[in-house]
Amino acid sequence: MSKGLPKRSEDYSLWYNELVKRADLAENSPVRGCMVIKPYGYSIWEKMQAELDRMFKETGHTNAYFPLFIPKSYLSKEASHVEGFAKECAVVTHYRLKNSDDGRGVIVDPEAKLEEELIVRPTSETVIWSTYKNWIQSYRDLPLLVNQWANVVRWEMRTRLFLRTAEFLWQEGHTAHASKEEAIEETVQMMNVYATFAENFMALPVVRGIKSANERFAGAEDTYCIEALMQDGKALQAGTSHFLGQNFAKAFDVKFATKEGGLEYVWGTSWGASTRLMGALIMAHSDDNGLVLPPKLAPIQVVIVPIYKGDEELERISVKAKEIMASLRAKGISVQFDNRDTHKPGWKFAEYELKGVPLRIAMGPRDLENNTVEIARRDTLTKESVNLSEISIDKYVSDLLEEIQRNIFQKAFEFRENMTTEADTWQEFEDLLENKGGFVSAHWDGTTETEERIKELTKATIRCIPIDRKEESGSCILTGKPSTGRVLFARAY
RNA sequence: CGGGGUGUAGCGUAGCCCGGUAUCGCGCCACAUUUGGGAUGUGGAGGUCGUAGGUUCGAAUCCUGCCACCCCGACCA
Repeated sequence: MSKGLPKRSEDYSLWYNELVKRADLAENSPVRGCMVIKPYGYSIWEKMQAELDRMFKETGHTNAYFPLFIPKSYLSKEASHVEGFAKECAVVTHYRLKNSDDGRGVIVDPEAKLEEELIVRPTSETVIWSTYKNWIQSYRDLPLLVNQWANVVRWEMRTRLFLRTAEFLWQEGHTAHASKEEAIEETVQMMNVYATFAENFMALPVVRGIKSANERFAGAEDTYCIEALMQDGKALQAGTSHFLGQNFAKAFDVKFATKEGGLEYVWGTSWGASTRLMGALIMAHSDDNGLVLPPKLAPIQVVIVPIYKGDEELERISVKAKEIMASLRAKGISVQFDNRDTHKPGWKFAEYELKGVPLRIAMGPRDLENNTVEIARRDTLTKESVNLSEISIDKYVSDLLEEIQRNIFQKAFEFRENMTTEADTWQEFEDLLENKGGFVSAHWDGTTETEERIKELTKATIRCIPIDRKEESGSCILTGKPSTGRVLFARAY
């Protein structure tokens, strides 16, 4: 383990890449564009999964699993859907290998060509809707509220750990409804679930909004999203929820008998959040010393580091440490007592800071004597000595963890507020994007042409049309044409 | 996929222009002294120099193909 992380101010993306590796979150794999998620990183993902899964169940969804492979013909049944994904699909063409003639390895057996090629799912709408056709006959079968946890593959050119990998893990919810209103309600509900999760668990403030036509999911009528801002001023889409209209129902002929005896196409939604959330989590809070994790997602919330000379002293400290550990655990706090003799305390301090453990409790002979412990916060990097006879440690720690959770959110929130700026002239707009970054709130004439032109000129895209934006007449930042409200622009991941 | 760069021990590197089998630091192993912010000393292990060819008496070094990674463009959760 070498010392020192690159500085964010000097090279943000180098800092990110190094942090992901050094903090043991993930590493590159032998397969291009794919990553190995290491145990520590995966623990964080598991915590995210657990909470999201709970929220999905709470809103009436159940989990199921659909196949990894999609027949090629399925993908092309919904026109804009294929168009959106065709360029990044992995295709299975054969089902067998054989020994090569020179005996030096195996080759694809040309005899074993698949009659219909299979696509490795880039998303599952098509298989799922082809299945829903059989599941749905009547209004009594609706709504159908299904989620799946899965991996998907999108053959990306440029990849980055967690932010954009060829294979990634995610969940995709797919629901079917009897009415348009209900489907839209579902879409909005799931966007809100994501927003609540991001804010309450990831301590990540997000903007809820609707995507412009340009940024919309391939095959959707409307895409709702949550957008977050990273410390380098770039935006990151943290979750999306799509109102699919009747597009997939029509493509896969999914109709239901209405109460009134009619036959109608069902209304669909789909929504997803991926391991990209890990990237958002890392980039939103961490600093030059390493990861900063919100307590609610930290695999280890508290680490106890003993400081001692000799076995006898370690023994005495251990007794006390184990007492504390037991009382914290009783309160549902995850604690680790690091009594390894192979590393010195200073080394451990640096290590746990790198890994973002929210609280560190250090105990040495002096503490033993005074009945104190030293408590260090990861978020503020401050330390204090507390007297165990004056406080109850479990309450003290759990309050502090809550305080850290709040503080991390607050810091990110203030950052975003400071980094969201209104622009009313083109010059201001360009200047903000170039020199300040963050969200730029500006008027837009609503056309795709203008959006694309702005993207060409500034590399900024419309992140979303905020749900809660106020009606305000103005004129488009580029064309000067009339507009009824501001949208958020930013350069994005 | 286009333009640029890099690839040498687990990690980071020197050597490459000017061919002669590889430098240094971290890490690793052993022992000793250490332990309140990444300890110190001594000894030791570890490399077909990304890969496949070519040139040469001889290639980390020169040439060609391929692969991977990084930066910049086009695409995306």
